[in-house]
Amino acid sequence: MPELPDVETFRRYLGSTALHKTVEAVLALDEDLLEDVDGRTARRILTGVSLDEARRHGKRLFVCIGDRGWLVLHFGMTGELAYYRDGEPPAHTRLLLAVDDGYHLAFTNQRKFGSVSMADDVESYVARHDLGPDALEMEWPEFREALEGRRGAVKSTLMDQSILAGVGNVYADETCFQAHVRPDTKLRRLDTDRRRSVYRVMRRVLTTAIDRQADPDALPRTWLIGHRHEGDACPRCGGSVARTEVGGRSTYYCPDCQPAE
DNA sequence: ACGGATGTTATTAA
DNA sequence: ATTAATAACATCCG
Repeated sequence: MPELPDVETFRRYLGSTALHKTVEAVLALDEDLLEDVDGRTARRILTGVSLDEARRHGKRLFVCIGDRGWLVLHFGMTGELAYYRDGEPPAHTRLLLAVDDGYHLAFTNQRKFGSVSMADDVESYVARHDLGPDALEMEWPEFREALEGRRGAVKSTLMDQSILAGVGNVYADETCFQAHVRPDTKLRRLDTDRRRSVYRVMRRVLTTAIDRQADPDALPRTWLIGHRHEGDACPRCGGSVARTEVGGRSTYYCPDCQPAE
């Protein structure tokens, strides 16, 4: 689930909940997900901090903790945030912060593909993890240059976090669908106009998804999302959705709306 | 019961 | 040297 629009939704959620609160205690910390620091250090760093600012780069959420740097949350395939007052923590809570209004902020991660880490600043984290520019921060010329010389499939390139950060499997398929490009099309087969079309569609897909809070039920019915099953009716032409693999990932597309090059 | 699953990364291949 | 493809990671769901 958590691709750029989902993480942006988490960022805004954090902004209306725990942001500007003070962490009174770290109630749980799953060290399996911790990177860069050990558990004892992380607890010490986080206790007593105020959550000053929330930023996003690609699929990562950065929370500024004053002069102690940044808390970095990576959601992996199954991460979520939950803010609640009473009761048990949600299932698979990996980090649980008690804040000074009596609420709790839980970071859950069912499949442990996510991570919790600390960074001195956003830029150093981004560099250390070899992340490209955020997909929504890229202007067309930067996007065009980033794709220059690429030979792989258009979908694989969109998903390559070192080229641009934020697009995952689902939104890569959605972008290809709305751009009428088959996901396995080699980039060298796309001229500048087609690349610009992919760029514009990608932006529209991501911003629209953010507007709908990345809620699959709130996304337009004309989108491929919600029809990610072989044989589903294409929401555009009524044809049959096909499944294949591109770069080892499940890929859905409409053979009629996305003709082979 | 087994195959898949929206993530990244290390390794291998080209 | 770059770039691309593959396997592996942990766990749950259908």
